[in-house]
Amino acid sequence: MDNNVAQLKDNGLKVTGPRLKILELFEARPEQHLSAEDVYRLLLDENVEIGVATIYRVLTQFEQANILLRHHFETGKAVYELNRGGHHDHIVCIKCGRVTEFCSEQIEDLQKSIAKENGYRIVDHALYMYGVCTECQQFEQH
Amino acid sequence: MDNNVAQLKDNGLKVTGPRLKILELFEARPEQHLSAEDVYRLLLDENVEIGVATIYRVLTQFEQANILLRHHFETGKAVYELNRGGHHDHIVCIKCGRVTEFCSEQIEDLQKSIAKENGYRIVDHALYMYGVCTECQQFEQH
DNA sequence: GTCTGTGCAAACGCTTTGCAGACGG
DNA sequence: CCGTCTGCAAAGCGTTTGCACAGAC
Repeated sequence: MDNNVAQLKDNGLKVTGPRLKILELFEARPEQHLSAEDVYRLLLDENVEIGVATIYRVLTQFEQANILLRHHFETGKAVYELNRGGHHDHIVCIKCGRVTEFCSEQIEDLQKSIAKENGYRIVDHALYMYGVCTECQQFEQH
Repeated sequence: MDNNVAQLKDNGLKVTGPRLKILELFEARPEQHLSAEDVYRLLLDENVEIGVATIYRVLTQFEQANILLRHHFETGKAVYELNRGGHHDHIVCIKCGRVTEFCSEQIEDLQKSIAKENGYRIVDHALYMYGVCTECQQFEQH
């Protein structure tokens, strides 16, 4: 847990209650993708009230420090996840919101060569698929 | 041009000035990606003033009618492009905003099999790459 | 003690909506 | 003429910001 303290200090961030709480929140759910509102609510559940402004500020700082990754799914709101190294892409269930991660070296390589062909130096990329997961398909009418 | 009239009628939309103007605007720039604000400004340049509310409504209707495609690049604002059939993906220049389109059957196929492996029925997908285009690279300092 | 971090509320940018009047079929 | 479409302004939503106070070091 002191790891977290070091991670903050390394990034020139003072070690404060809100920052630790938010960091712990993400580490407790390493696979989850949380919006600012999700963070606010989850902290409330633990009887920790942190102003939304602070949450937005901390999330932005964590993204800049590469502690978190930010995504914009088509929902209109930004979601964050813990940066566990290793790039991956996402499949989002449009019914239940479940997010499945995957990584395809082949796709990555194809992307690189396409970018090269078009003369771009790529700094970032995002591949999102939207669909219905196994579970939700069972509740669909035919 | 009467094609446009038919296209509107086919979708149960009355043929009105604003709708025709907006449709013509996109057809005059078939490769361009325009935000609601872009549409507003471009029409103003032609001395056509259409309220922003109407623009948003028309763009939404056109998207539902499959006349336009909507994208959310990381800029925070939605952009629309003419639906010319044939799926393609995008590379966006983070310096100048230029959008380059590409299509890779191989990537599409890989996506399909990944979705299948994970039990998803895919309804949509988006692949965006962000980088610096050839031209903008020339103005970078080393 | 100094300088950064926080909370609040107000402002923000993009988008949507309610309503009264205009217009297409 | 009826039903849809439009413009305006107000509201909506997620996010950002200004400011005074609190807290880390």
